[in-house]
Amino acid sequence: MEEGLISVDRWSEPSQAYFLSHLHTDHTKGLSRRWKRGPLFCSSITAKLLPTRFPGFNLSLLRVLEIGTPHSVSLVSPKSGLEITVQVVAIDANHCPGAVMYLFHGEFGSMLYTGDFRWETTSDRTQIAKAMLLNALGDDKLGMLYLDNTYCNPWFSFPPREVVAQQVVDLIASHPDHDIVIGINTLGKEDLLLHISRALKTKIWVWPERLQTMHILSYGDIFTTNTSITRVRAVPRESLTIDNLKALNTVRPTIGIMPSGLPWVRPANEKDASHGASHSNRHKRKMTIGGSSVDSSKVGESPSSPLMLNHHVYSVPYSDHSCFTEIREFIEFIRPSYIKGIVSSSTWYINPFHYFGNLCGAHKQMEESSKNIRSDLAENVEIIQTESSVGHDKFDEVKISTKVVRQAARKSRVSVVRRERKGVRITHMDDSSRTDFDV
DNA sequence: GCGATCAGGT
DNA sequence: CACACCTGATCGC
Repeated sequence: MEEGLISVDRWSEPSQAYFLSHLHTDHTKGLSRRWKRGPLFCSSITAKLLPTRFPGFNLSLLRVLEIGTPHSVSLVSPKSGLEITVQVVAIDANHCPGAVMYLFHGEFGSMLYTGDFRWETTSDRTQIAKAMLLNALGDDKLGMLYLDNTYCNPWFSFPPREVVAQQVVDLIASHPDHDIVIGINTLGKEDLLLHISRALKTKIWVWPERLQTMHILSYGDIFTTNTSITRVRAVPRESLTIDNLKALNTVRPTIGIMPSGLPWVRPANEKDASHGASHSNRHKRKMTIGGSSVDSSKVGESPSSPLMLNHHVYSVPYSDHSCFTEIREFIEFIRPSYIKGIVSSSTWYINPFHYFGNLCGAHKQMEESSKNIRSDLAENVEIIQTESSVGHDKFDEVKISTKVVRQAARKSRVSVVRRERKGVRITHMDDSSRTDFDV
């Protein structure tokens, strides 16, 4: 078996050093409590949280990287047997607690793996990350950028999380007699809950395992597992179903709030905004103004109004991934030679190079390898988008695009990979012109 | 019985 | 759709 050098968010093949960007399960597939393949580098918060996910994990394998501080890792070239040094810097990814990007320098040049990240230029944390990236890059030009391209499509547009957090506060305040349930995952959205807690001067209920996580993050006194002292509860997102909300409402008036970037697909063209929204019969849009709720299609589009999914559940565009314009700003700042998306399981995957190739140094780059059918699909999706750019509902476009994706998949005898592994692995670098980056 | 992987669900 | 999960079946050890 081929010996690898370093792996990022990849755990199934041998390497000499392993890097974990954050503790969401789609980045830890293959990692287990019995891990013994090699040293695992991560941020200090991730290191503190890791034993809760993997009890009994061999802590002597953990290597904590301080944010912004360069660290040298000595490795042995699998081919030549010579010692080689790789420099790595962890940078705050502003995604979930402990999440970092990794910037590597080596004989292969430089590469940046963003993990999942949010690039809110209005946020202090992003400004600090920006300064650290500049500092770590020095005069070097970035070679390969492995990018969180989750929302790398102009359809995706949402405001900074601070803005949305205040909307959630307003939404809760406009329902003074309601219980509130907010759908969250095992890690992430803590800042939203802290904002709510501060603004409304209330503790927030979480389930017991989540309270343990909050304690590790030093938020212990804001959260509780006692239902009787607060009307605001954060619950596992999968439990926030219409049926559950109906059941809860037989006991006490309750609204659900779903923080997510996902339903917030918007036309790239602002002129189409109200058109697209009013044509959508899948969702009703509501805005709360002074405590009374009005249909926003009558008062014009706010780019950030809570979206009413049904009688009891609101969706708010609180996203831990960068939206399209933020991705663009990030790439304009970083100016890499090459880009590859690390999220490719999505049926609406678009090769980031499609939109941002002109911002890259190496112009004729990488047409994605033909074995990756999703890059072909991206082309199809784009064609549909331009063909139907006049007078069509964007939600229909999404459906058509998906259909095209499926058809293309069927035609090409290649099955669409449902579970796409994330992460990258560098297999060798003795010859810098032929370094293999395995995505 | 455990881990890894996969199919299927929200 | 699938953000980031979860459950349950199957296979190999």
